[in-house]
Amino acid sequence: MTELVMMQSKAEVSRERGIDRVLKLMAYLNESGRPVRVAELPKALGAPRSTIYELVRVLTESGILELSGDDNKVSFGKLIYLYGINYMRENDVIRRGSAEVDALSRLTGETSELCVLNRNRQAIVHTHPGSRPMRISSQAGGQIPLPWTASGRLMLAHMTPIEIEALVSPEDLTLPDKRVMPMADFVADCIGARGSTILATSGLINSFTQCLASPIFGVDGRVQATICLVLPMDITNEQRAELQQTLIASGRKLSMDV
Amino acid sequence: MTELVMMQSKAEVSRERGIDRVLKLMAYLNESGRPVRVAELPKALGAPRSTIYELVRVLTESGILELSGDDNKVSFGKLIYLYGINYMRENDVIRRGSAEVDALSRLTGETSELCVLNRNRQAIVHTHPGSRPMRISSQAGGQIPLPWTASGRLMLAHMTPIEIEALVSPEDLTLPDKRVMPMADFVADCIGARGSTILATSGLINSFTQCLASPIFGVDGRVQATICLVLPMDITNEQRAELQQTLIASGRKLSMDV
DNA sequence: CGAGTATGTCTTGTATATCGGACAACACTC
DNA sequence: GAGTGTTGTCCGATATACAAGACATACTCG
Repeated sequence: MTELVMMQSKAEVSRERGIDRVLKLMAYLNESGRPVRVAELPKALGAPRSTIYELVRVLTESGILELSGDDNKVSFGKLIYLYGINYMRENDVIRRGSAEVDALSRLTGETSELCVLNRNRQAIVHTHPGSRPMRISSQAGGQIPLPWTASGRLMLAHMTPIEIEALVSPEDLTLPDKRVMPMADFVADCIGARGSTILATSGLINSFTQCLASPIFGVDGRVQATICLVLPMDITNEQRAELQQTLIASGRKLSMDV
Repeated sequence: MTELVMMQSKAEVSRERGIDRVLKLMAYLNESGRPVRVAELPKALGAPRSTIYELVRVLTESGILELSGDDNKVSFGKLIYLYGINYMRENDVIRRGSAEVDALSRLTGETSELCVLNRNRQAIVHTHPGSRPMRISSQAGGQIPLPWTASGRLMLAHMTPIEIEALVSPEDLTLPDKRVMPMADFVADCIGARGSTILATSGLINSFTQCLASPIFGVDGRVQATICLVLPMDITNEQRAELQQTLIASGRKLSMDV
C-alpha cells in the first residue's frame, strides 16, 4: 500500500537526471551510515536498476565511491574525503573546533561533539567518546533533527518564528520515542536561547541523557556551530556547574566575534 | 597552439554527460585549491557556459558546492565535507594517522604529513606545520606526483616494474624545477624501497628540503599510507638519526600487520 | 526437482539534458 | 561614444543518457 501511494505521488516524472540520482544516492549512503549493497539502491531510491548500476560504475571508477567487501557494497570513497578536506581548510571553525572537542573530552571524560547547521538538520562534524562505559553513539557525519537537541535551538536562535517554522520540517518534531513536540514550544525555545552562552535539554533523545551546548559565534555574531557535551542524567549539580563553565569557555574560545 | 592540439584531440565528442562534467569540475576545484570563479570554469573544463552555470546551480542548491565571496566564486560545500567524514569513519588509518601527525609535529617541531596513494598520485590527507619560520606549504587535500617524494616510492614498493610504469604518467616524472627523472631510476628506487621502514629523498621538490618517510602497513602487509617529515637540508646527522627513529616508531605504531 | 526471487549485464528506443547561440548588462580602452 | 571583451540568462534543437525489459546466473524453499 505504501508503495502504491509513492508510485502515485511521483508518477508524472518518468526520467530523471543522472546528477539528481547521484545526489540522492549520496544522501542515502550518508543516512545509512554504512556500506550499502548496490542491489538495495534501486528500490531505496526509486530508480531503475540499469541506471544505478551505470552510475555506481562511473562513480567508483572515479574514486567518489568505493566498492567494499565481498558482496557488492558501496560506500564513500577516498576522493570525496580529499575533496572534503578542501572545505575544512577554508573553515577553521571546523579545524579548531574538532581539536577543542578532543581536548574537552579528554579533560572532562565526557562525550563531546561539534555540530553545525546543515539545511534543516544538525550535522555532527566531529565527536569524541567519553570514558564512561555507556556510550551514546551519534556518529560523525550523521544528521539529526534540530528539535532533538540543545544545539538545534542555539543554531536557530537568531531567526524569527516565521523563519524557524519554514525551516523545520514537521516530521522532525517527532522525538525518537514518538512523542511530538509542538512547533510553538520549539520556536519559543529557540527565541529563548537567543544570546545564551549555554543551553541544556534533557530527555529529548532518550530518557537517560542530557545535552549541554554552547554556541560558537561567527564574525557576523550569529551562531555558526555549537560545541556540546552528552551527559548522563544522574550527575551532581556541582559536576554539572563545573562542566557548564568549561563548555562556555570552549565556546567562547572558538567564537570569532570580538 | 596548445589549444589547437587539444581541440583536435577531443573534437569527435560533442556532448558530455552532466556527471562527467561534475567530476571534472570537482577535480579542477581540488587542483586549484581555492575558490574558483564560475566564469572561469567553462574555459578551464572545455565545457559550454550554459551547462556549467546549470550544473553549478544544482550543486550549490544541494550543498555539494558553495558560492563564496562577492564575485561568483565556488568552492566545495559543507555537504561534501560531511560525506567525506563517512569515509574517514570507516578508515581508521586516517583517523589515527592524523592524530599521530599532530603529535609527531609537536614532538619534533618539524612539518609532518600523512599521505595515501590515490590513483597515480600521492594525496596529502593531513598536515601539521613545524615551528620553523620557513614554511613548506603542501596543503592538505592536494595531490602531487609520486616521483617527487619518498612516500611515493614506498607506496609503490610492492609493485612490479611493469605495474609501476603503467601507473605513473610520464609527465609526473618532471620535477618542479623541470628536471626529468628517468622512469628506470624511479622504478629502481621503488623496488629498492621494498621492505624499508624509512626512506629519504632530498632536493626533489626543491633545493632546500628533504623528505623523510615511513610506511604504514595494512593488514595485507602492503603500504597503505605513509607518515613523513619535511626537513630543511642543513640539519645535523645526529638530529637526523633521532628524527628517523621517531618516525619509524610512528609508522610502526600505525601499521596493522602483526 | 521446478517455481520463485534476487542479482548483475546488455541492448534498444525515446524523453530530455546538453549544447550552441542570441541577448542584455556591464566594464573596460582608445 | 564607439568598439571590444566578459559575465550571466534564456531558449529551441537534437544527440544521447536514461529507462525498460530481455537475458543469464545464482540462490532459496517446498
